[in-house]
Amino acid sequence: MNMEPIKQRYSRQRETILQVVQSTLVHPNADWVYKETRKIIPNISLGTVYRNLNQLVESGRILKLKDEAMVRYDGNTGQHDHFRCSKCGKWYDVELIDQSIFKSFAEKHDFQIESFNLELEGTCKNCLDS
Amino acid sequence: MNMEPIKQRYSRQRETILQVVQSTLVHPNADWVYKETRKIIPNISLGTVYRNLNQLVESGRILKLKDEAMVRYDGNTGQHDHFRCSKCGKWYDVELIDQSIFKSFAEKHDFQIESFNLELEGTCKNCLDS
DNA sequence: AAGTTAATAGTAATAGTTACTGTTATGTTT
DNA sequence: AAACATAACAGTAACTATTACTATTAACTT
Ligand SMILES: [Mn+2]
Ligand SMILES: [Mn+2]
Ligand SMILES: [Zn+2]
Ligand SMILES: [Zn+2]
Repeated sequence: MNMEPIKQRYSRQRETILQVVQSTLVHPNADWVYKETRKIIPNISLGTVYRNLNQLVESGRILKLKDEAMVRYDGNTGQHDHFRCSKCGKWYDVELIDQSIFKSFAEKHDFQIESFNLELEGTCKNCLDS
Repeated sequence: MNMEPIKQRYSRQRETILQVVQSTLVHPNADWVYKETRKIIPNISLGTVYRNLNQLVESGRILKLKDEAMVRYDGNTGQHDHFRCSKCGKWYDVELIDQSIFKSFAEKHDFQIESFNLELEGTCKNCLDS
C-alpha cells in the first residue's frame, strides 16, 4: 500500500528562519534574515535561507512583499496594509483599510479580482522630526 | 553673465524611447522598450534605454511600475490604477478608485502620506476563457 | 568656428536571486 | 535496529535586471 509522498520534512534551519521572521516588525529582506539566522546557526547557507523563505511563503506561513528591487518578508500573516517611508525605506504596518469599496469595484470588471493590495508611501514620523 | 546650466539636451534616442512607451498599453519592461526602439534605431544601446527611461520617469513624462522582480513603464501619466493577471502577467489599466476613503485614512496617521497605490491582482478575462 | 559637456555605444561590474552538486539527515519500511 | 529513499543541506556557480565606467560623438553656447 502506498502512502502519500512526504511533502516537507522538519529542518532546524527552516524553523529557525521562521522564528527569525516572526520575531521582528522590520519586514526584513533575505540578507537580514540570513545575518540574524547565522547568529543561531553560524554555518547556514544563504541559498538555504532563500529556499526556505520561498517555501514558507508558498505554505502561507509568511508573506512576501515587494520593495524597490528587493523582496521583503512579513511574519504577520493577518490582514493588514503597509506604509513605506520613501526617506528611510522602513515599512510600517497599518490597519487594513475598509474593503467594501473594493468589492463594489470588483463587480464592475470582468477580471476575476483575487486580491487588493494597498501601498501607502510618504514620510514617517521619525524622518519628519529629524 | 552666467546663464542657467543646461539640464537636458535633445536626443533622438530619448524621444524615440518616449514615443515607444507612449504608443503601447502593455506597460513594458526595459527589454521590451529596447527591442522596439531597436527597430527604429538599430544600434541603440541597452544602457541608453535604461538611462533614458530613468530620466523620463524623473521628469514625470512616464510612470514607473514595480512588477515581480522587474520594473515596468507606463506612458499614461494620468491618474489610474492597475490590475495584474497572475496567470499571464499582463497589466491592465482600470479607472482610479475613489480616493476619498484614503484621505480620511491618512488623517488617522502620523505618517505624512504622499501617495496611495492600489494594486489589483487576479485572473484576466483572456485567461478565464481559455 | 571653437569650446563645453550631455549623451552615446559598448562593455564591465554589481546585486539579488536561483540552480546545481555532492553530502547529510529526516522520516519510512523492513 | 538496519537499510532505504529522498528532502534538505552547505557551498558554489550561474543567471538576470540594472547600474557604472570609458572613450567617442553630438547638442547647444559663446
Ligand atoms: Mn506587515
Ligand atoms: Mn497604466
Ligand atoms: Zn522614515
Ligand atoms: Zn491573464
